[in-house]
Amino acid sequence: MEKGNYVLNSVEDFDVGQTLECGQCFHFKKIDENEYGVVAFGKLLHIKQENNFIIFYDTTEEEYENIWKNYFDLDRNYSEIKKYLLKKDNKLKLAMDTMWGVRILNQEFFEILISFIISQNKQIPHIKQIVATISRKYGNYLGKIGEEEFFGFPSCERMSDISLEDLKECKTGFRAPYIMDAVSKVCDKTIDEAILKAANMNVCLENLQQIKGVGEKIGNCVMLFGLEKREAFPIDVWIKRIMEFMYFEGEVSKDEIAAFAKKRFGKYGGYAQQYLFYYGREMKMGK
DNA sequence: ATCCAGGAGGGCC
DNA sequence: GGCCCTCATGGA
Repeated sequence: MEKGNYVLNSVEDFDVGQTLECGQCFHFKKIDENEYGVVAFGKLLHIKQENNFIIFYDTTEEEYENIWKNYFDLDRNYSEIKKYLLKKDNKLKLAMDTMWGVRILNQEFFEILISFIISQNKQIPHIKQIVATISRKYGNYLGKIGEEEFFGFPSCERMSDISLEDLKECKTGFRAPYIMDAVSKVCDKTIDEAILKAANMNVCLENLQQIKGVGEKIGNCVMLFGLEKREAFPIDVWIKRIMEFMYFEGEVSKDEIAAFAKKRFGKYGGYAQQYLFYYGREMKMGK
């Protein structure tokens, strides 16, 4: 049965390529210019942007409404967010104007948790590769675009019977025991998505840090990308360099940067972080 | 080749 | 608390 395409036009503040390539997501494959295969919520999406048109291939309106609209955060008014941030800090203008089409995806908690545990001390292409390997070996086959096959990220239950050795074969290295710990704590509800979502930032971070391999940075990434806590401000090596370059003279501690960001960017820290991270990384700022 | 990557744990003081 | 070393793997 043919499903047909679902097409949006004139969505403001949204660029598919920027949104996927800005470093928040590791589970997609570029097909062509502004054309991607994206995996989330057990589905494969073939999406393409042409100027103002966004084409969701083989997608029903129902699937769009139930999954992709929220996944791409399309219900949110980004012009209001931008206005708020610019009022707080005009220094963000260049990064924001350049990376104008970034939206913060609402990704799945468990996949984000595991993906960012993997991310530690790794470069983005390699993180994507490991996520793809784990999905290919343990996730469900979802279909292909051209010759490229796509697989869903395995559930926590599925991952609970993967051995340490098998995880290491996915090139996770010293992170393998961390992943095992995360899987067991999510499976036995020591870590519970609903409770974390409802909790405030401090409690949430404290809970996440019970997991081995989750510290302040990864905890903040999980809160921002997987728990819809948009005030979270993850500080990695890039953001540290970028913030030092833009707002300080020379090196400062991460604690100092965190306090500064909280005061300066407030409830929308996560958006500011994402514009700065993507722009600064593209510009190789401070390197 | 040496250094570094969307860091964090552990030992030491 | 802070400082230093280590962890596995690949790319520059």
